[in-house]
Amino acid sequence: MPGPIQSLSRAAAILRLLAGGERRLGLSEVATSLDLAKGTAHGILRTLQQEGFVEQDPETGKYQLGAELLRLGQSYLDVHELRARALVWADDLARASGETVYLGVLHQRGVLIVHHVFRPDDTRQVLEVGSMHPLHSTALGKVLLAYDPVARGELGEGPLEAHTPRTLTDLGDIDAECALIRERGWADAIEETWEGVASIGALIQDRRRNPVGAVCISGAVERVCEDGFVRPQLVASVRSAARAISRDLGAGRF
Amino acid sequence: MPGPIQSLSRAAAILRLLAGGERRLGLSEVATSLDLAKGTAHGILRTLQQEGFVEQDPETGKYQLGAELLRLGQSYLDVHELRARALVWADDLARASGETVYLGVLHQRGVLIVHHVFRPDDTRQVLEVGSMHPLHSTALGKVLLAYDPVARGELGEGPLEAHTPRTLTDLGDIDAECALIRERGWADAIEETWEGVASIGALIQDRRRNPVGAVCISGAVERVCEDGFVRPQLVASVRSAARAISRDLGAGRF
DNA sequence: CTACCCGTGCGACATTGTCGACCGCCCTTC
DNA sequence: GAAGGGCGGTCGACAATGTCGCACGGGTAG
Repeated sequence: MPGPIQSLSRAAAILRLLAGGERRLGLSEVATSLDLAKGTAHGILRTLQQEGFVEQDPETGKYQLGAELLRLGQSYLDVHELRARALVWADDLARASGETVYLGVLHQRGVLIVHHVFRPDDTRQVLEVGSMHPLHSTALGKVLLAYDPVARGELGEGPLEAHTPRTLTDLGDIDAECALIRERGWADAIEETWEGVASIGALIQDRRRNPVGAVCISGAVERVCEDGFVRPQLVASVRSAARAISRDLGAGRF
Repeated sequence: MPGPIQSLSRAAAILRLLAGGERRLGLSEVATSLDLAKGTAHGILRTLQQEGFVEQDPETGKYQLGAELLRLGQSYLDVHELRARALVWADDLARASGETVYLGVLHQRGVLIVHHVFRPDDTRQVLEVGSMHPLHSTALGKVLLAYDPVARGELGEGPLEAHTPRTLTDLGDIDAECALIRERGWADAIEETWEGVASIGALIQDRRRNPVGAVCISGAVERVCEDGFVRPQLVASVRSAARAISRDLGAGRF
């Protein structure tokens, strides 16, 4: 594989840097953070700015992400085949289970939420489309981990954060859990990321049986669980939805 | 202004091209569309791919936008100051008016929706955050047009599309409408973009009185209007929300 | 079976991005 | 009020870098 284009990689690094820091960053901060000459960083930022990927506060001169990214992110969703086919099934699943439904795909070292159906007749919720969830402590993540060797491999590269006392942080435990998930065909995560929240997830695969994403329901542990285990009826609903989406992906195509 | 970075501009053009076409595009299509050598386009696409901005269908080899764009777009929303401060006011406005609320900012030659509150107790709706609305035929757009000379200037560069019979397509008419909007402090658009839909919008400005965005309500013309005019009480609600957000922007700061 | 088209790798060339020093500004500090 | 430091922005020389055209291999369609 021939070398990547230097200026592009650097521009991507700048965008990620701006996305990471909560506040706006100045030119010098960007340059020193990435070990770039100020002039170089400025050239890249100027180009990113006039393309709309970056905006500059006219008063302070500091930089932040630009609106074009939002527009392109929306376009990504528009052409996302998995998401398009899953929309109706996700709605059905939310209605049948009475819980929040997430649809996620593997991205970098986490799960990127590409669709989110609010829990029916619930209080106000924030849309989480576009945000990342951890791999090792959510039902979505563990499903993908169990079926995607690449994701499992990359998991060993960094330490695992313990979000709650129930989070699995030992790689051996996770491998055992993944084996169980593959055996029974679904994953759960009970208070492993957020206290009081349990989720049930199942795999979505394309017509070649490749894992392409996962669907889950997530809700208060009192509703989702019973005697310490997730309710079988909810598991059946999630698996049925995952199968339906997989079938849908396999069938139609232009 | 020294020249922009060529490879970056080309990469941005490729991303926009991929965002525009509904379907996935092949390497050759990209190269010919942008008058690039195949090798050049391939190098850029390969870099964009390993940065996550572009994904490649492993079967057909065709390219589409990547998940990283969705993540960065979400990050854009997270740091968006106007949006953050407007969230609660938008909720209030939706509750008070009973209609859908949009929050938009100027972007390129349209209005980019950065926040969207569903109409209370309504049927299923699709979230429009990240999508673009026209400048000359929506309340949001006309407000921004009336107060932003740059936007007005760029409007004259291209033809104006008539979405309905009521769309204003003559620049003179639009200037007159803008003068009226400035005079009374709010804008409306009654079936100018979609049949049966009317909207009322007002300007949001920062502490320097610069226009930074607009807020509007949008709903069925039968509810929003009365005897062919928008209902004064709704106008008052929208203007009040816009003032509140503007005040909020002017006051606090980190 | 052949002919075409596509995505991909390679290497020479010179265009292009990079680097470091310099400028002017604003805010702080003495 | 003057001096200092930090900021964003600019400029020009150098060579590293991206670009280009071509050739390869696999897939598909006719």
